[in-house]
Amino acid sequence: MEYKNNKPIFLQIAEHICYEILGGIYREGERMPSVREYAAEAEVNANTIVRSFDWLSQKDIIASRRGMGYYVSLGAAERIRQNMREAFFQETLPEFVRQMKNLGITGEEVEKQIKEMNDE
Amino acid sequence: MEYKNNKPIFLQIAEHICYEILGGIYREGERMPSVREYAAEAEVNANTIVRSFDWLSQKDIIASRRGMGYYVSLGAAERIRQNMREAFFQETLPEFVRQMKNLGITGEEVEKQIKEMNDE
Amino acid sequence: MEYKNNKPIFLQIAEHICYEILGGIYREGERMPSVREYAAEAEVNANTIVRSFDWLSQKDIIASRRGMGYYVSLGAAERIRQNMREAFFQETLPEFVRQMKNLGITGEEVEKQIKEMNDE
Amino acid sequence: MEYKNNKPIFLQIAEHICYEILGGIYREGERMPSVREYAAEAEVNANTIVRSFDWLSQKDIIASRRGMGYYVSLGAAERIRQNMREAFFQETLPEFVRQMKNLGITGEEVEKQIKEMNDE
DNA sequence: GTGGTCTAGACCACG
DNA sequence: GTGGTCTAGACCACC
Repeated sequence: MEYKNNKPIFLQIAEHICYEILGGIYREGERMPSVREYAAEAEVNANTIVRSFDWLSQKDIIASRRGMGYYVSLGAAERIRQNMREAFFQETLPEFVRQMKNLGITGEEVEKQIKEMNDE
Repeated sequence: MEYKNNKPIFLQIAEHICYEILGGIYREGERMPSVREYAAEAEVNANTIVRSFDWLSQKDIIASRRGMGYYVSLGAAERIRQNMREAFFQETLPEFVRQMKNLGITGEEVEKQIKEMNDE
Repeated sequence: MEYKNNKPIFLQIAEHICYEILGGIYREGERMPSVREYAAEAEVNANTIVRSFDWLSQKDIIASRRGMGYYVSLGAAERIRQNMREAFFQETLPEFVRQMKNLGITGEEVEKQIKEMNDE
Repeated sequence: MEYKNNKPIFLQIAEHICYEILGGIYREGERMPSVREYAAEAEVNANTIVRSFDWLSQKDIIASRRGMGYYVSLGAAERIRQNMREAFFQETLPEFVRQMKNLGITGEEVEKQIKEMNDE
């Protein structure tokens, strides 16, 4: 896994875990890999994983059971989907439109570009 | 001017200046406000403006003339437009599409949402 | 280390680091001393080192990894060598020749002088 | 006339005047253009010329006569030539050789490059 | 008056 | 502990 420099690694990992949950790699109610396992896999410091897990806990996506590790919460997938849709429509999309306006880019241009991306 | 917390102030200012150049507020070949003037206007420390100006200099958008201030470089507007369009099509757009796919959001939904945004 | 007065300290340090990389003191992929360590060693303010490192980053000679320090980029030594050779042949050498011509100094004189320098 | 950014303008102008004296444009004992004339010609602030003239005065290359302007000193050309030769052999040349060594550039390479420069 | 550099110190996010 | 940012203020060279 590679990390971008403009975003905290622990957030990138948290987001990645969300996609893993959405993709069924970790299922609701099941146990997550231990912090140290995940740290080894992600090739980062264990503290970084702690922060990722902590962040996910605050979002009710996973939950810790003392001494037993972290477990995927019930309803996690649906909650993730809701959060992401909300973020998309309230942040990503408005910013996207703002940039289009500022740069004078039309919807047609965007559609054309998307088609080209798909062709590659 | 208000500053967001997730991005360095000096970068937000630099970007803002780019938009001012695109908007014709500062024209090519003309002199920029002095560092201290701009610092007062933007309500930040002069060193912060120095950093913004320095960043813009490295992008060939403005250039300093010894003891006389900073001047907008020739071709700055076009260069800004190119840089921004490139960033839009190579970073923003692919990321936008990636999110749409991941969240199962269709083009129709996006269009509908944009119309609602315009109505407000 | 001693600093000349006609050139910013942060640039002298950056250049010095380049020579250290060329000399194998810092190798590609390896971690640089921390900003504070280097500041102590160079006996300057940490911010000055930040600027040197920042300058080197923009030249793709080193790169920062969040919270872990700066690392020498791959290909850094070769890139430095290229940059320096280019600067030598496109700036230093023409200026050198220009001065020779203006002062009526011949190649023989130069060679003779170099030999004397070596003898000392 | 164009000015480089890494050297004070007043020094560039002073040096330029030296070459003008060496080239016989201003002859020993003759009057220099007035500060304002020269400022207009060089397209810089008059104070800048004042500094250039002042610098040349300290080197005994020109001298002011109260209310009458600046005159080229007797022996100026010879003095300039001496100063420049000294600077060349004590500063430029050692620095040039130092760079050659650091970059592993041989005398043959330099000669070859000089020939190419002449061919253009 | 202009920018340029350096210092000092604080605070923050990150790992 | 790491870098990153911002502030504050000083001093300098230059125009």
